[in-house]
Amino acid sequence: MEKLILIDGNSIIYRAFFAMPPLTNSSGMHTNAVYGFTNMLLRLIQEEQPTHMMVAFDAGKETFRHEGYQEYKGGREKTPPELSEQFPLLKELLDSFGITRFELKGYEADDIIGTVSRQADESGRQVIVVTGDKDMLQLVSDNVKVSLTRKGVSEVEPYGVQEIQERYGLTPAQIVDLKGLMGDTSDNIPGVPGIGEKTALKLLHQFGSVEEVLARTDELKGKQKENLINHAEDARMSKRLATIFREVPLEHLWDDMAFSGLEEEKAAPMLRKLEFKSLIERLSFTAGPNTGEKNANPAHEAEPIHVTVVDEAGIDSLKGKLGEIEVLHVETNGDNPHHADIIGLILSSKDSHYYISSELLKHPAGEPVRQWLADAKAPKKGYDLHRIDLALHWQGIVFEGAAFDIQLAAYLLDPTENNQTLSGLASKYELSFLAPDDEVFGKGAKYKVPDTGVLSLHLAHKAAAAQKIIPLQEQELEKNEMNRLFFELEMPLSRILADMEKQGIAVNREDLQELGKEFETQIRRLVQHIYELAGMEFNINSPKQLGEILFDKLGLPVIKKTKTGYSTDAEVLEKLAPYHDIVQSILEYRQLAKLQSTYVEGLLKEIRPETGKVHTYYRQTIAATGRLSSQYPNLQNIPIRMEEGRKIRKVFVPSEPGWHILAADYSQIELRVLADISGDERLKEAFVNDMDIHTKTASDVFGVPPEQVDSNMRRSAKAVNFGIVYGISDYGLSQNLNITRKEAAKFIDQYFEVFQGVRKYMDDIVKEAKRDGYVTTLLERRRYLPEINASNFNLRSFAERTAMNTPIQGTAADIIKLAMVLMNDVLREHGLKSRMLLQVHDELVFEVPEDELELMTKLVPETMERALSLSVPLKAEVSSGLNWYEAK
DNA sequence: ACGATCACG
DNA sequence: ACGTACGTGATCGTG
Repeated sequence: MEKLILIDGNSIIYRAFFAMPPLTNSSGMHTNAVYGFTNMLLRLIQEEQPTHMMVAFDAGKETFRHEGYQEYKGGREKTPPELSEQFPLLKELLDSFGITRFELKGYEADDIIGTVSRQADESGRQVIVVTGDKDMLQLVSDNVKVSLTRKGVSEVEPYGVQEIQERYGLTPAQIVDLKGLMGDTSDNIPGVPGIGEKTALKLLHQFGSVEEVLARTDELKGKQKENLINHAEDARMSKRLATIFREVPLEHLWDDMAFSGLEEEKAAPMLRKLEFKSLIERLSFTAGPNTGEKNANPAHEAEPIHVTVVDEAGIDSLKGKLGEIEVLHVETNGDNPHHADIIGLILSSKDSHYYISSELLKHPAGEPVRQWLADAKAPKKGYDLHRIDLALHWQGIVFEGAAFDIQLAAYLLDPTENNQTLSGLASKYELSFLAPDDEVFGKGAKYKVPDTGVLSLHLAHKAAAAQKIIPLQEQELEKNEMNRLFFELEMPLSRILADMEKQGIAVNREDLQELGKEFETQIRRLVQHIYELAGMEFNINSPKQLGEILFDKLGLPVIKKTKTGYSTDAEVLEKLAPYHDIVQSILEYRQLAKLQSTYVEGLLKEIRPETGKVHTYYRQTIAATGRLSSQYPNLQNIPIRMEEGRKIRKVFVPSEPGWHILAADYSQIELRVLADISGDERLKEAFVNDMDIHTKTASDVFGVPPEQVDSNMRRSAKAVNFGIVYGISDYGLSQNLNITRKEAAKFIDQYFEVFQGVRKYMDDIVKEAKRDGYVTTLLERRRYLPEINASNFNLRSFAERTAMNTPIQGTAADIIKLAMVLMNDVLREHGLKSRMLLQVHDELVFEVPEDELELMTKLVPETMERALSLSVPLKAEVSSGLNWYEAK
């Protein structure tokens, strides 16, 4: 049977462009949209086996639609150049695939497709139209189906007459009436004000068409009636604009569109030029000489796989095989592992996969599996063992013996990779295709666990991918000299973090609520005051409304603009304070509103009723520098700088009566690290003599004795020191100190005159990054900087600052991680009951029984200071009290 | 879903 | 001439 596929070229390439991450080949051509398009083409060809194909493009700026309505498609953003340059590539690719393409001056792709589909339909042929544009649904008939792209272009959703009826309750012909009423902002089609999709559908269900609605407005009432009467002509015009013209003068012959499959000798060179290596392999074309080595793992579609669904009766036979298990996979749902359900579990040996349902896992019959999970001598390899540990913990299941975490390895191998999922790794290592979880489960509100058959198969595929990924990662870790970083630091730390999180930190709910009431009173007072000064009520939380009040109504000077309008951030408000009393009140309101919503209400929501504690989730694979991050709640940004906010810390208390909170933080750890890695003698000397570093810097830079450094000089020096750590720029420093760029440049110059070793380090590290494409920390943690050689000044400068900052921030992160692992051993060796609870980048927080307080006060800073030996001493300062506020 | 804002190191 | 300090997460309003 003959089958024609018609593709809306413009629509698909746009969607592909925005759905795909940026991608360029080695000569710098952008190729992401073409890549997405090609992927979709290959999928379509394979799944639909078309006999005929055609891709239509828009041609020319003006179409016949502009004759009646100049604003048609007005207000559209210009096509980004990164996309424009891909059109010729796409056309060349289509030619190499032997797929006909067509464009006609004055007509849009829609009209060409409309015409060809009508002709094919009339001769009784099957047609599939592929587009991202819902308007095209009007073309549907018994012979014509329209496939709309979903989630970018990776998948399509076919619509026939029945699907449109189910989704909208309309016939295909009524789609234009829908558009006529609701309009379309992307095409600048006005529609009728106040009518969106919901209302439009209701009206069409009642009246059937735009004309009928307009003829019978007397059956409607209120604003809706008024709008329909006043905008009747808009509605008619919108309908006309949305109607696809199906009589384009085409003399296109059916035979021209014939498609008989890809020819390797034509398609392969083009794919090579684009460097679509995985696609070449997917088509089992040979890679060719210019793409280099043969790949050991050619990409196929998903491999067949067998999974044994273990039931109660099957547990016994599984028992004997537990010793052979190489990999486990535990599927959990949700973002917060402290509140996750177990969806299912896979145990994989060399050649078998066993699926265990979450019910069986918790059932008495599941005991052998639980014992295995709890057996520290049974090594576990898998993806995100930290999350698994936490999820199992809250189900009362013990997890021990973590030996290799794929996610953690992926993070070390490339901490900036944003798709560190198993599916993403399978594609990185060019393994057989692994469906992304979103596709299997759906995401957000649409998340749904499929039935056991589909679920067990998907999870088995994930475990199988894990089995293949692990040896590849082991090789790569070895090659990058990251074995110690991985096995001796990050893996042990992962377990320590899980223990800290399970322990949690107690929060005094009543005190927090009391604090909330105090804030509430002050907020109410401020709101009233602000309304009075403004002369009206408005939403102070809305930067838009606030901007209108300050700049339009009160006429204050505009200091700064954002993309979307006036800027009203604290920096701007500070400058406006002298002009009007309202500004100070707004600043105070902002501060209190933040405390109330984020720290009082937000924290209260995170207290677990059963423990009275908050259990944060430290993420070990997020920050590009090697730092941890903290979520649900974030306990690394609890206020401290302002006294009002600092009070929040009073509600963090010991979880046992008579215990204390003890906190210790590294003093100037980043500058000490800089002193070490730069080898700058002057900076080192400052730390060897334990001087006040900002005063010392000021004294050296301004050439005065330390006694003569005033507070202003010290403040400037402090800002310069920060700037140095961040990868300094004169502009950044000038912003921070509120001075001119020239003055800032002079400061920096003077600084580098004095600290010449630091200057040399900054120059060298940037050179190193340009040469290697990455920078490293003292423990060989690595961060790639692909933009370090970019021609775009902004991208390149950013990469250069990152090259300067990452070894400093990253080495500091290495050090406190070492301290945590060491501290864990020290606590055990001394048989202490004290517990490590929190890490805040350069600070560790513990809860300590009274009788251990004295020892811990010595032990903690000592341990932190000996975590790593540098050419300058590390210094940690300790303090304790009855809550976190007092431990300062 | 995304930008603006602001909390921390 | 270019136009920015480094690294995070939570909340709110808005499209």
